[in-house]
Amino acid sequence: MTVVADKSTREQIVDAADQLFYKRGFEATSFADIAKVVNISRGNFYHHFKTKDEILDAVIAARVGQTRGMLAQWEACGPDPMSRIRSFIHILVANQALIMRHGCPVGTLSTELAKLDHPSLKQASGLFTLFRVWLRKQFALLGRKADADALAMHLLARSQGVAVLANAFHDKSFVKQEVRQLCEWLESCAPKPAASNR
Amino acid sequence: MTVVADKSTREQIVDAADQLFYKRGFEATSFADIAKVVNISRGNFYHHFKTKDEILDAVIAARVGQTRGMLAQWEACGPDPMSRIRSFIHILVANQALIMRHGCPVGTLSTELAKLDHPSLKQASGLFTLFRVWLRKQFALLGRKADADALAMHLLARSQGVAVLANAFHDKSFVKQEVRQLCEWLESCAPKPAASNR
DNA sequence: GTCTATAGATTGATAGAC
DNA sequence: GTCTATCAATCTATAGAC
Repeated sequence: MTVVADKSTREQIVDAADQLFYKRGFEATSFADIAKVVNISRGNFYHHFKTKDEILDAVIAARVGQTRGMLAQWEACGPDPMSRIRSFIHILVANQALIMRHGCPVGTLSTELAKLDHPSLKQASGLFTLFRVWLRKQFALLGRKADADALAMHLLARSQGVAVLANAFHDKSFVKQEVRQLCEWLESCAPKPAASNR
Repeated sequence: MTVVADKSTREQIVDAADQLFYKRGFEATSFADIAKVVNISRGNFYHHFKTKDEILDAVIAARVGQTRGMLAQWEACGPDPMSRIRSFIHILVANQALIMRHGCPVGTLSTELAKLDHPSLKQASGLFTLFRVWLRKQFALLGRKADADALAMHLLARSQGVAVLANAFHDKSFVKQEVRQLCEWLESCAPKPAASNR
């Protein structure tokens, strides 16, 4: 809780692990890799984290914090639910270069942990839940209370699909095209005031 | 090229590696794991494959062959392009249990190889291309020649998104719901004969 | 809190007997 | 074509000096 300019070694480790887990994957990242980035010895490592899984949990916790902050900011800055949901869709554009190289940090971590049958999979997919709950709220505010959760899951799935294919094909124009379609779809989600109910 | 009842050791290795790469991932699978399944010694291994990457290439080649066969079968059995595309969509239902546990074999392999910066990523994403080209053809036959490729990519992305979230959440009803929506979307893709052009 | 040294297991890969 | 024995490297993790 001390406010200092330099990050603590622990924070540096979590930051480095966060990036390496994203870029190379959890299992492919060794203590040696992280230690090299932070510039500490491997032995020193175990003073801060007893196991590799503990680092993973710390990384996930850090990402949860960052995500909460981002969602809160969208909530604060977006004037209406429609534009807030648009903020979500536009991560695909803002992070396009990273997504094309390494995929979505949430989706790829979940996928990897599922394959490893890792106990932290639940915590990792909790990141999805964060977005899911937030989107659900926005869709409800948009007047789609009844199917808000289905719409949230639908949008999450669409985003994940775009990320997977963008990563596999390295296709920039595909992302642009799909984002435009997603925005059109979003517009169509608002219930028309004086129109048929279907 | 001999026709025998028993599979050759090489074929057994590829089969075992195929399954393990899918269930656990490429990097998390060791020679020892594969050797245990096939019931050979690790040393014997290198008589058939010089490196782990060679096995990966053989696995991808095998998957390409299987996929080609599946697409040809859909082509032969489906009476019209619409029902053929439906065959594609319904893999999500047919392989639901496996997808919920291990994700899509095509998507997860591409994702992993992208993170490892592995030279075989291109070959792995070639599996996506196989589906892409096939779907493109079906959409063209459906009368959507102009945007056939965009529709193919769109459908691929939607499927991948469903697979990623089904894997992360282990949600069966979500898959069902999205598949129904995909089928409705597919129906809407057919150009109406006597209707407006938009 | 950071270091060196090292344990113990596993990794991908090789050599050579049968 | 299959085996055993083994290599060198790397991995996670520990012990103990400073």
